Amino acid sequence: MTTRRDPEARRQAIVEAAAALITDAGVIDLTHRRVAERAGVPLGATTYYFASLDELSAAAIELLGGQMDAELEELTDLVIERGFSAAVLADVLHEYLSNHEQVSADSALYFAGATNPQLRAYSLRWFDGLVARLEGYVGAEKARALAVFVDGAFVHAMLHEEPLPRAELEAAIAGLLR
Amino acid sequence: MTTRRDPEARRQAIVEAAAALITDAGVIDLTHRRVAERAGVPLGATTYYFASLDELSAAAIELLGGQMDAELEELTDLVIERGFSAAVLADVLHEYLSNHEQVSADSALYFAGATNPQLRAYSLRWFDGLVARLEGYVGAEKARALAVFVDGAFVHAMLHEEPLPRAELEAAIAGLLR
Amino acid sequence: MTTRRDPEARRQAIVEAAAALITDAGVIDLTHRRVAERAGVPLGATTYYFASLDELSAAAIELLGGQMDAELEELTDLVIERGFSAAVLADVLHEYLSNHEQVSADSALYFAGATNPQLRAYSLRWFDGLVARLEGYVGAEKARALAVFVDGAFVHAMLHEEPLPRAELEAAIAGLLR
Amino acid sequence: MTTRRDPEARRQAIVEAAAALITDAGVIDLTHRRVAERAGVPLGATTYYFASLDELSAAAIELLGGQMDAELEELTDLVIERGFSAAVLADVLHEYLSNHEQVSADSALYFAGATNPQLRAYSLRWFDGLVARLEGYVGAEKARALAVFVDGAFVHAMLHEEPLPRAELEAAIAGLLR
DNA sequence: TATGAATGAGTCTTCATTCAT
DNA sequence: GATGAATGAAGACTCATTCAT
Repeated sequence: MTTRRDPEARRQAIVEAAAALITDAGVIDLTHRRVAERAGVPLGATTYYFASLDELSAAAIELLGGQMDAELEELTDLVIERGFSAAVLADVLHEYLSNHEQVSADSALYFAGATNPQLRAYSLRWFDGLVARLEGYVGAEKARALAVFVDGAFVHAMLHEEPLPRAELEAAIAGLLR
Repeated sequence: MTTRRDPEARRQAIVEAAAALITDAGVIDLTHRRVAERAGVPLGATTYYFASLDELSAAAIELLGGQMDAELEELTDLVIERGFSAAVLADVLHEYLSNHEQVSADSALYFAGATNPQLRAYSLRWFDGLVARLEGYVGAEKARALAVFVDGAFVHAMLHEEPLPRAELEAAIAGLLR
Repeated sequence: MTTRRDPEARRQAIVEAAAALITDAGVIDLTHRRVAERAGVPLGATTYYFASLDELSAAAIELLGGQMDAELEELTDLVIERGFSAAVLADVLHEYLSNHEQVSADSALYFAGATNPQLRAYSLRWFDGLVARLEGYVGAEKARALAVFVDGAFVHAMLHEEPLPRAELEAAIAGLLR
Repeated sequence: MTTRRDPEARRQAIVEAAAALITDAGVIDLTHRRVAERAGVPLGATTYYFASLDELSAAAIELLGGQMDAELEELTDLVIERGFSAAVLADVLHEYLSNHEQVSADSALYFAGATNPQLRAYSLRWFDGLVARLEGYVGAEKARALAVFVDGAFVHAMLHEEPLPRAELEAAIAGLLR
């Protein structure tokens, strides 16, 4: 899986394996052995590159955090590209929420923040980033209301394994924007 | 902590300790040892009263589920009592979300459902119950939109450790109801 | 299963349940709980009637030993009744060995004696009893040889789950008697 | 007992300790702790080298099975070397049965097969191997009769802690061969 | 007399971590 | 630099036995 003599790649492979386990299981229940197996590296490598399991876990979370940021970036870029409106917001949100696998992966980190104070920063980063991106268009108050609704829709999609209908999303967003 | 020879009380104490750990840790990461220590009973008691940790865990979740139902009941009763309106909804919601301890306890179970399929039923029960109670007043579609927003506000309060301002809640709710 | 207020019957039921477990499992791996469940008595009864599990186990073995004696008695009576001869011996032995369930039950105790010195007396009792019953007809030496062969045939039937053919048994017995 | 950093030797030591416990106790009632103590290794070593107790047990049984095969091989070679006859068979059998320690070790596995279906294959292998080796000399039927008698003599020696007299063995064998 | 509550010892197993090689 | 051997702590679970009732 990883070439010998490429420590950085190996380290990366380990972190990615850990991140994959976190999003898969939806829980942060890592063990050195599971990470090693998933990454296709020997057990010793996981302890060689990371002083402790916590450190490895932190690196994996950092990776997921970056992915979440990128995700948000991408979505807001889409909105800007298509022109800001309730309809476009609903479209983009619905598209995103329809990708259950993606929602599931993102939620692992997001919900972990709900219970694990260490991870709260990541969840807040998402919320704050969303508000920051929205407030240029609608002001701080409506931006917060929208972000809250989006989070609710996110939770809803996660739990129901499918999003609210696009039309309902648009109606609600329109209501919040008025 | 518990009187000797009062099996029902002892069983109850164990379940309550487990539930407390779940809401405290926000995670369902129970161990017999932790439950025993929390309940102030010997280790053996936890295995004597529950055939497996899963069974103990299930009993604790059931307890929390009942509490969550009661919570919802109480809140909707309050709304009805005061008269259904955006202002009243915002009041009741804000009061509830201001009680961080309560929010924290409820969220443990709610968010657990996001990652643990076994617990999803509890999360859905809350959402569906809320929708059912709202739709008599506003129709199914608006009920769903409101419930989604309430969930978002719930997540928000959990993460920020304080709710959105009452006024913002009311404005958003009013928008969704229009 | 057992009437209240009949201590002797209850004691008996417990011993019988233990004996049944021993012959079923083929191993002496008793627990109070299993015996209690099998006997349909409360857990406490098993410790009330027997000071320890060893004592209960001993009582069960004693019961099985008695059954083994009765078995041997019955078989030799059959031989005497039909007239002592290689053919009759082969008939009776073959009939007995064909009853796999019976063989299986008897073997539990017999083989246990092979490895557990405490139980050796029971196994020896069977062998010695058989020799004693045979030697009036054929003398001590042939009686021993026959008993050895019978034990071999017993082991064989146990392992193969069916006896040697009747004809082979008769031929062998005839050879040993000559 | 074992050098550090010699995994193969350590693994071997653990298996041998397990096999010794099986033959000693005559029962397959292994525990990690007992094996570890017997082998002079820490508890963790027994679980490190074998994924489960069953796996460890299987390895020990395999070892004993091989020893049993070798035993049979050796005995039949002796018979062939000295020339096949009732006298030689009796000699070799008597010599073997006189070695109580050896008989005891072999019987552990053999009798275990009587009660544990998983181990039956080993017991049958012995019997079938013996028959196969004899039938070239005396035909299948007499080979089976002899093997049955040998098994009986084996059980007898095990239980009485000494074999039948050599002369009686020869007389019986001669009878079966006629 | 009879029983179920009670508990600590012991079982298998997993695993983070250390360290010899 | 890298890795697999090594180990003890901790986890879930079972149970003989004790004992209050």
